[in-house]
Amino acid sequence: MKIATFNVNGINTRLPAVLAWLGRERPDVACLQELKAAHEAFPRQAIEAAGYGVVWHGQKAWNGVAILARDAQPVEVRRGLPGDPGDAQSRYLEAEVGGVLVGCLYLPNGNPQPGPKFDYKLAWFDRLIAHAQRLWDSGAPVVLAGDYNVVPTDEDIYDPRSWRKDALLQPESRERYRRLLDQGWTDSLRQAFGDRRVYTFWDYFRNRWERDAGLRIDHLLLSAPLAQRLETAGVDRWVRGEPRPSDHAPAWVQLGAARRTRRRTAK
DNA sequence: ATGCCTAGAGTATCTAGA
Repeated sequence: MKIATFNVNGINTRLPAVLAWLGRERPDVACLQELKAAHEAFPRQAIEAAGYGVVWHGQKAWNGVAILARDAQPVEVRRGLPGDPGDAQSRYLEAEVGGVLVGCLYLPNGNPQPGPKFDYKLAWFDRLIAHAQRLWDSGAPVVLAGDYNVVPTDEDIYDPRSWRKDALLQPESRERYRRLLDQGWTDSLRQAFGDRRVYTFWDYFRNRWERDAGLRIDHLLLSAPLAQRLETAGVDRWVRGEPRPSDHAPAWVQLGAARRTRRRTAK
């Protein structure tokens, strides 16, 4: 089972690129972020014609998340993170697909910092941590996939010097990502790549793609039942090199078949 | 310190992204 996450930066602008990617890589599940489309402006028919069932949470102009499932209909179980009924931004969607609980998230960018946008980022992150703890405690097979807008360490960026004041590298952002991992989640790309560099985002500015001056900010966190099924993880870099690309490339995990649960032996 | 590049809204030039 291949599960992917892709910040598309505008689903309608990027529709040809998304369809080309789905056709070539054939992920079983695809979490999309930054749809930048109102609910009624989402290209449902084109996605379904490509063989994918879909649930989505749109928003005019900004944000927006979707979960796609190949030859299946995702069963939505949650829309929006709990903890703040006044939060109107479309940044979290949760659905069940093929026995896996899929959380698709688009964590706030938080720039400029300090300021209200950074405060919102940290508050949103705290709500995610609280929700993730409940998911972890449930023991369910869960993947939390999306654009976290956090560069976890200096090994996850081509050169941190010019980014030191950026919200993505702040100690407050990194500490929260660390706290998430400390719950037990497996950071699947880091797990698969070890010491090797791996990026998922290249800024449009300053030929950052051509120089491979990237950041790792899109993450797939696996709960224990999925972590033991992790076979490989990767980034579909070719997508970033296509004409009119998103500034992100899709990241993915390949999971092996679910093993039958071992019977516990009483002592 | 700021712009760089791209997208959406709307039709000039903002906001927002990361």
